[in-house]
Amino acid sequence: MFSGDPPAADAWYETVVGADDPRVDAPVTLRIRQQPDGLAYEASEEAEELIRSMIGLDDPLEDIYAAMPSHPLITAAIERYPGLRIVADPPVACLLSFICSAQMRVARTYQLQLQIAETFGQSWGWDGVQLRAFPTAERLAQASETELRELGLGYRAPYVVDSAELIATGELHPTDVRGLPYEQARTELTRFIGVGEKVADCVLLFALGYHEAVPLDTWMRKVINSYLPHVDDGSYTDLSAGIRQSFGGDIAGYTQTHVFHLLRQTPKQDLPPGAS
DNA sequence: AGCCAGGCAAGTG
DNA sequence: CACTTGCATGGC
Repeated sequence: MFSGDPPAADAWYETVVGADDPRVDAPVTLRIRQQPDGLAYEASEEAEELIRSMIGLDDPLEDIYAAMPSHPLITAAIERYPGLRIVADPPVACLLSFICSAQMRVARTYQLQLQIAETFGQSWGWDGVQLRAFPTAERLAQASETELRELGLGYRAPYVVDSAELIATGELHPTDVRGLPYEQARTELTRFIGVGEKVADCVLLFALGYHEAVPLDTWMRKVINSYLPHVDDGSYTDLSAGIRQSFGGDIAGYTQTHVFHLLRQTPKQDLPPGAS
């Protein structure tokens, strides 16, 4: 764990899913956590279905694990994080958040989201708790680059404003790509400002249900170099196709997320030995 | 004091 | 298309 990281699975995670999310008509405030005897949640509305959808509870984990290749690193990741799911985040918040994540540490990106919500998001009170939703695209499109730089976004500030504007004007929306073939959907998402192929992969995987997506960040590139030297290292497109093949095709994103967490939370000497 | 972080846009060849 | 450079900021 790192200082500033999001709450652990056994701590309460609190959030507001806004009315700009296709799954709800009005904002739903909820908190959720893992307990020894199962999942616990409290919500401002009936939210069983929403939560199941948001945390991938109905994904067929046994089939998914069965489809993962038997590689020492993958096996170790499954044993370490059995039950880990891919979330289905609200698409707009996911897109704008991952724009902020470029060349930034996970913990700091998470803290930035809290600040963006605190500064621009709508406040929702529920059960003695006051929470702020991630702001709508309309609100962020009205923010100034300077305001966002003051939060520490650096050069990403104009990217967020410009992409929020694309959404707010109706010119382009992350959910527009639903139904497109994977690589076509990825290319389409790069029309957003500040969205390259890596961030596009994150949105496809963590918001739009493309479980074959494998975001090629610095961690996954290390994995390829250390454990999968046979994967063709050319363009992002080629490397992406190679690692998706090596990680189980349709469910490669599930493999990626298990491996990603194993790498981030395991001292190097405790990882399986590399190939080369 | 560098080096790096869930990269991207813009410019050049 | 492939490759290079500049870019904000904070933690170690």
